[in-house]
Amino acid sequence: MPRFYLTTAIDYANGDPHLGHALEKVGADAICRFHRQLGDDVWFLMGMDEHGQKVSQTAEQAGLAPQAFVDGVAARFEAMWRTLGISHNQFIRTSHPTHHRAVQQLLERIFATNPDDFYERSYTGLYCVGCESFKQPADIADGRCALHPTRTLQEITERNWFFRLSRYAPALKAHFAAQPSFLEPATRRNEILALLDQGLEDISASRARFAWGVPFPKPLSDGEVQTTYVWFDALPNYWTAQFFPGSKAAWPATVHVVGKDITRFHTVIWPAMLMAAGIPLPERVWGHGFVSLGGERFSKSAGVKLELADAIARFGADAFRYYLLRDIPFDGDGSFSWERFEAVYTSELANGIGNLASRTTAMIEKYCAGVVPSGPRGEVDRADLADYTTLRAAVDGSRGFLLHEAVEAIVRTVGRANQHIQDTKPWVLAKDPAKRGELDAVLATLVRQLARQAVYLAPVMPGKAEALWRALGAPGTAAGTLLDAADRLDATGWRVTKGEGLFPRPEAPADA
RNA sequence: CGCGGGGUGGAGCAGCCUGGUAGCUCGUCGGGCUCAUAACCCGAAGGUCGCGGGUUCAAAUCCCGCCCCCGCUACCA
Repeated sequence: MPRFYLTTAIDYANGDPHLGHALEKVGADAICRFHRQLGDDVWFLMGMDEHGQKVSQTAEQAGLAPQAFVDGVAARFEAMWRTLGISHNQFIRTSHPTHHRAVQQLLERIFATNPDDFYERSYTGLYCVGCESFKQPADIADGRCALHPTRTLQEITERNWFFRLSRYAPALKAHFAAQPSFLEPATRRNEILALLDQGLEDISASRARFAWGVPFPKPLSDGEVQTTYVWFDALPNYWTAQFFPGSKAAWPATVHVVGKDITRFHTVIWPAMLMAAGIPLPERVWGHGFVSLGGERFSKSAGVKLELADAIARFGADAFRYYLLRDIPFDGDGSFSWERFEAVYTSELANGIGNLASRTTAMIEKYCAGVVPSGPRGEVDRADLADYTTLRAAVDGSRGFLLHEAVEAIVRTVGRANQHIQDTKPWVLAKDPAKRGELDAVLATLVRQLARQAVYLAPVMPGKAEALWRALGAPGTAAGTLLDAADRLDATGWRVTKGEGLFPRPEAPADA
């Protein structure tokens, strides 16, 4: 059973979950669900990045201790992921003592394996508390941080542990050359290759400014114990996860799913850390795109935002998942709009698969007393299988993770089913007893099509897929049916139930 | 400044690498059907493919220049 260990970025515990988080988690969830149905041994890790000065400041403003504050944030994230039906196996939090110990173990391993990779260095720079980082001249406008113009930059001299990242540029380049799939899609890879060509600078690995974090395991030469710099604390979560009781996270990870803004951390700093520690690298990193809101850049500060709860409330979590996966290419950028959401829901879910299920089950109830007749496989089945072959290639990693193409393949089979009904006119066949065999063949084919759609949609819309599966009277569960088995299934004898519509049409032109 | 992505009928996209009748979905209009969630099927209208120049028998597609939008530039997915 192939091992499939997928991680998403851990989310910074400084705000509540938003549309961007949801896109990544829903996408990662669909990938994991597809791989479970491909028969892989899946471990799906998500979590929270809970340290850093910004978190402790926000906690203070809220009148809470940092731990109490992040407990609350984490609870809200987890509740959102439950609402969205995310099927993660483990939820890691960097404030947990197990993570602390494992991070220190990783750092000590670097000291042991490559003692020269950490060194002390004094650094003077303009520090932005908003960014929690020293700013370069290019980032400074009118003497203030370009991102946080309301805050005052502070000139600070610090002595820190530094990591000799610069040393790893050649090894990283070699790895990219040897493993083209290490970073996909290709546009992301090209960006990083350009970065590597510019050369790398060493980065600080510890900080003196705050205590809310993991103590750096080795004091400076003057005895000061500093706090591990956020990236040396956050990135290792993918590796430290395996040390939690009950975890089956088997390093190395099969794929890190991350946003395009942090691919550089995952494909430069993180692999360099692992090389320094003598630990195998993750197999691949997938840098998905961003979602904007009605064409405008998604931004907390600019007030361009979407309440996830509103989007979910519109048509339910499954339809929201479907829309995100269908309409926003997982290898590039896309935008959310209520108009598109409405349009996609109405045409593809209500008028598409919902209506197809409705008319099919209605005919079987009417013409076959609700019991699916037997019928041979035919051209329609073959054409469907070609679409499902395309679908698998879009999700098995061979071409990356192109979830929008996967959903599109399913949509084609819905169109084919409606076309088949139109071509064969079962309501005409039903009037002629001599055409009984033809009628049975058509209806059996339609149920096979719907059953396959349920199985292949299970990773996208886990709830609705099971509802459809039940309406068909199929055995077991859609999610529990392997994709291979779906391709072969025979629905003869299933007892269908028409029931309520799967995706009711919106009543009024909705405004959210 | 640098790097990257993009500008194709009303909307959203594909095509561009490997030049040769401009394609898909939604929307609009007309028709058909009645199993179905006023759903489904067929047909039609609608585009100087950002602008200018070049190469070529032929350019959305290749080359040069320009305009506009977006992202990254090292702790916002």
